[in-house]
Amino acid sequence: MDKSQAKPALTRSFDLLRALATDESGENRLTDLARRAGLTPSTALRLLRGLINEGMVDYDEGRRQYRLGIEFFTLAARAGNPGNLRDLCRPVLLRLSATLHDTLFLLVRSGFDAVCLDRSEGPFPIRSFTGDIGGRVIMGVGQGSVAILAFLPEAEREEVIRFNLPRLYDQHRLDEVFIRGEIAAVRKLGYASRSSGLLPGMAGIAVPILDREGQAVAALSMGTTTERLNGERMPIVADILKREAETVSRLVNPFDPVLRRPAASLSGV
Amino acid sequence: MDKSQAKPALTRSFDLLRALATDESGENRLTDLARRAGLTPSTALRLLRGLINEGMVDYDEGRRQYRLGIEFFTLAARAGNPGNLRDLCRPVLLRLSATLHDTLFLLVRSGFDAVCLDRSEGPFPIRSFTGDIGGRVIMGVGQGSVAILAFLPEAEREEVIRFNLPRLYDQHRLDEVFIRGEIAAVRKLGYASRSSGLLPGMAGIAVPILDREGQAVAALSMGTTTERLNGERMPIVADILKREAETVSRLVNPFDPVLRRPAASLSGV
DNA sequence: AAAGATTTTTCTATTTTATGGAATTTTTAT
DNA sequence: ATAAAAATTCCATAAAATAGAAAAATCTTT
Repeated sequence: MDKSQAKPALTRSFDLLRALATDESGENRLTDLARRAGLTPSTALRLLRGLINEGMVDYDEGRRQYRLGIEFFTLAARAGNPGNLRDLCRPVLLRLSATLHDTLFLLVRSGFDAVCLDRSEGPFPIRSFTGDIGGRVIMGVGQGSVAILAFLPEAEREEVIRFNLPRLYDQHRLDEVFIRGEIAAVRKLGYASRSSGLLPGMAGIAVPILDREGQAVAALSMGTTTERLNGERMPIVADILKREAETVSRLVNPFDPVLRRPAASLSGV
Repeated sequence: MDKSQAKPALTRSFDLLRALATDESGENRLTDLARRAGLTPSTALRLLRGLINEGMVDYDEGRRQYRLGIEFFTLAARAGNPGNLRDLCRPVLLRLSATLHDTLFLLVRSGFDAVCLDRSEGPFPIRSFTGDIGGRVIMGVGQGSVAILAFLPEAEREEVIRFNLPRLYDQHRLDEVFIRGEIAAVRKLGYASRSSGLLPGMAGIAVPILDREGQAVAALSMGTTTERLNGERMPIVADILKREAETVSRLVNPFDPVLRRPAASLSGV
């Protein structure tokens, strides 16, 4: 007879933060948040005050609206994470979007999804699954996530595929044959590309960023329109992206502290 | 004899996150974090595992290093974005830095400071108080924060001035007469500018972004060198910035949900 | 402007979780 | 191989979190 609805305060606090982060209604009053996070109002209030104390949540007394605090943003933006992928890739993204005249994305894996860590806009408006920074996409959808998936260690890759197959089919009508075909193609070419993607008129090309074990930790991805990515341009862009991805790979923990050998490379793939 | 060392788990968890975010040593093993966050190893371990479950912290088993997780950055990317200001201003910043050939900043107020929400680099290297994204500056220092300060409601403005005067003097040798003079000038002109700033050789110009009550919520700021911002160019740039700021103002919650009237404007200031 | 409805906040007895130190295992350094 | 350090488990006790009731504040409607 365990009616334990008990969850540690930490979990519930992050439920609240996520409720704030994923909000699309613009309604973030106490009751809204309590409902969306599955808490009683009194519990939600106490936790929110704790979060406000930590600077993670701001409260607009006038309109009675809670929102994620600037402190949170500051903390992350200033995170002097050496080997921080986003900082390492920022100049690469800027340079590539300037020279290629297209939009560049940096994607990393997060569980069974890929998350957009950064993007740099080109002059042409595009649509993408990844969307803005922080945007998520199921691994298997879009060139970027496929590039990562293809270069995951086999056991992990299989786990991701098995978990994602139902939602890949439900949400995108992608089946196992298609996914495995894509992965095989990416592993052969060293890059992911489809001029006829799931978004009409949109095309993209992506390469993995590998860690020192040769496993994908992220992907460098370019999004553009179908007519801007013809058969002629594709291998050229692929080469440029590969080269940049290798540069980044070498910068991510340049030497393994144990093995003392340089990072893995995609050369010859 | 209250030796109460008790602190809620939430606080301690954020102590750990801050320890991770502000780390400069690159040493983030359990003991390091426990020491820096002021926790016992067993407490730190339990909390870190909770944070890992939430995706806020990643653990590299091989090297026994903790680091901030993707969820943390995902949440942070959604934070500090009142009214979607950052997203709304991103294209404006890109456009302006391209056409003006200078570096653009988006600043918002955070308590008694201003925080850099975004920036877009121009071709000329500049120095600024704001520094990088996430950087802070005392309200009253630099054109951007003064632009916000000048268009705060009077009571709030006075509160900020009173609080900040000691540190403005301690850190920057700015006294009350100077600050009040600046504010008066900004309110008269509608923009903040100093060709001879506190940073030798650096100049800047900033305009407030107003909410529907006519109160500053943010500032659009251009940073450049003294020789690039002469008396001739200044009013031109000011006009361009003002126009962009008004566009943004109108987009930030275009209609008040209660009053149903458009956002305030700086026209005629 | 008053009454009703909703939301926010306070309070508290009870349940649940968090705590740090001791003991144990694992890893690292010598 | 041995010692030292770090990571992890365990647990009795202390502390914090919980939900509900009730009060206060706020918003709605007339």
